[in-house]
Amino acid sequence: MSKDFKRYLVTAALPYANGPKHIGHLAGAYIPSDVYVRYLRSAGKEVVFVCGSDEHGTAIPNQALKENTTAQAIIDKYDAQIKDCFQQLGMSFDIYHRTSEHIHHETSQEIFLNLYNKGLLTEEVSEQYYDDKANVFLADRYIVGTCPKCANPNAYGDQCERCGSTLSPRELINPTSTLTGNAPVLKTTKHWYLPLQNYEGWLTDWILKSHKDDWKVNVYGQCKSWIDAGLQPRAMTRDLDWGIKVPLPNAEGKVLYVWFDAPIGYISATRAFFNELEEKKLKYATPQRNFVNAKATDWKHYWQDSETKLIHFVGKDNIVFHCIIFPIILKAAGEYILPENVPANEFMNLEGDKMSTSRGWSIEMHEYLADFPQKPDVLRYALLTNLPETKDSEFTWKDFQAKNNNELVAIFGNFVNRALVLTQKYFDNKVPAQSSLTQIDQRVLSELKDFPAKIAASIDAYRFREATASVMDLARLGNKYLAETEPWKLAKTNMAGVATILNISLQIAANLSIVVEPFLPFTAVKLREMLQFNQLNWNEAGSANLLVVGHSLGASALLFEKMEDNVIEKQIKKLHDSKKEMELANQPVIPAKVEISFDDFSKMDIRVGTVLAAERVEKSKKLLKLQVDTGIDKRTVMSGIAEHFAPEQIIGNQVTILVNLAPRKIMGVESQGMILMAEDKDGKLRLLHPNEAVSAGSTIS
RNA sequence: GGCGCGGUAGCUCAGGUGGUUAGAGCGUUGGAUUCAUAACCCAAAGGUCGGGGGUUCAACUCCCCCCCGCGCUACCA
Repeated sequence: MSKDFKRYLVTAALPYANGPKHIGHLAGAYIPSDVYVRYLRSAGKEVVFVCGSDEHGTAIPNQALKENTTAQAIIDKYDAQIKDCFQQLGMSFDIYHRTSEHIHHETSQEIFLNLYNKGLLTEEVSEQYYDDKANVFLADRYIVGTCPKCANPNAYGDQCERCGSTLSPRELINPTSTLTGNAPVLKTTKHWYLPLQNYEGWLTDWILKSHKDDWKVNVYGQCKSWIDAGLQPRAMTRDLDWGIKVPLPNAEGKVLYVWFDAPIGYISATRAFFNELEEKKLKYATPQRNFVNAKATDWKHYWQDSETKLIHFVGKDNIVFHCIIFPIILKAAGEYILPENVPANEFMNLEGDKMSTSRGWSIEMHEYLADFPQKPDVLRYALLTNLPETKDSEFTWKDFQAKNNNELVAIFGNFVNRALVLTQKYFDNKVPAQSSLTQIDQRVLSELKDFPAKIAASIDAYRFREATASVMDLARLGNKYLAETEPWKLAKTNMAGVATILNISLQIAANLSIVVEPFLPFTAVKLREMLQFNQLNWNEAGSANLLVVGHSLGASALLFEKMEDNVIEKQIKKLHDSKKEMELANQPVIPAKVEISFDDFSKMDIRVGTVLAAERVEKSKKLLKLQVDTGIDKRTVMSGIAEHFAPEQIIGNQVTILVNLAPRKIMGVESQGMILMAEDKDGKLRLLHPNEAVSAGSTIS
């Protein structure tokens, strides 16, 4: 199972450059991948670590509209911001590339043509909505209209948020384009599809059989769910003017589907990396180790040699693309290796709620860095100790403070400080010599020896939380050792003993500087400076002779500082404030519908009715079956409100009912009319009733 | 409703293939200590392992049913 690989290629999910990224993204993919790669480098492995901005897709030009600028300006802005934050957080990419770069367009088109020429893509013509004022085909999300199921006038082309139905734009009544407010027209269009279903057998063998034991259960389970449900052909092209042109004749106005090109971005980035190394002109490349005599063609070793271990780090929302669609593309293209593992993390929640930039409930990378300058490692640590490795996890500011004060300051920083201060005090800041070893000394040295392998085993198994805890345990070992041996007391009687203790303590500190590096790289640098120790070789960690006797140490400084309550309270307040702000800003501005005549209106017979009975509908999560007294009659109405009201809650209530809507059968029951609801901005439904009770059947006009 | 992943100490989380008194960190309480950013070190308290059945000599760990959370999916005229 665990094959020994010659080299590693590690990818971190390409962040979508339509906005800032938050700490949930860091916890999902970036921090774990960086730890993994730094460890591999320290262990002397051949590794390339790639990432970059994902800059195509409909949402980019859309964000441009929102910010009243161009798509190019959007990607330039967010690419720069994200890249800068990653750099400040110590993400050690060998290259941070961009999918807008020419080489990526070339690579993507090459692979597309490869599939096309082999006849692996199918061509289909369909009718889709087109906005002839904006001259664009409309993505489902950008069409609104009346929901055919619940009559919600603001249903989206892919989904009605009131009743939750999955829709296609063609089902909407009175569709309008959200871009111009115009009614879109149907226009035929041709697209190229990847028949995913042809690969079901192969996926079953590759994932369900051969990776049953080494992939994480959450990842495996999701893949199984998709494969079992049966795969469908998926369009690999879109009608859009932003993206990578479809490299075929008569394909004007068509670009590659963003999820086709984005993962190929890993390949492009690798190619760009070796190109830049060969040309010795580094634009995007930031090589983190020595690449001797690198040639442009070396990228092939990383993508086409079975001795390379390819690992994709992603969040759980990306599993299907990295485990199903991209591998199918690679497999179909031929010559490429497949990911050995996709250790996807789940989501990180924040203070009891889902993280969301658009709802203002998040900690954005750039904001953290602005508020906590020089503290990237504190965030790395707080995230590492609470990564959502097996299930969704939770970040709280209080926990962040506790991790800083009780662990980084009190255990790690404190141990290092104690060892250094004692050495200054008793040995003029020079590493003293070991003499005869007591039992305690020997026990501590033997425990020290086991740490690197233990930490490495956790990292190899993608158990970064456990690995982080082990690093902290090494600092604990140091503290315990000092408490047990009490060199400050021994100094009165036995300086040789004190020398031994401090030598060993300093060796532990030197070891810490090596093993902590993948996790807290900035701390490692500071620590090495204090120790005047330059080595960073994992294979030598565990040794008790890292620092030679007589070696002069540098000036000591505090590695971490305590964080006061008011700092944390300020952040919590900021979080709640930004949520409120976004709630106001997000007030949906839904364009008024097309003008109607009074006659149109008066066709509707709306009345006040009284709910006589209500019951849940078997096998339905959303439906309630209501008996309503309309004044005219007592009738049955099916209503999709079960998730908002308990039956007993609405019995006896007066409601607004459209009585002359044509009856329809729902779940086998004839529904006669429709209950009208007000939908709050959070999606909650409220009954509409008169401010004072009126007799049943009162008309509304 | 179907499928997937979860529900373990106050909090955040670990617990391959079932087996002695269920673990860690933080928090709490008590003790010890003063080299250190009142930090460290030791100890204790604290859990009917979501609920109920079953298989087994033995289940947190396997099977069935139910409840709750999250995600996907369906019904929602």
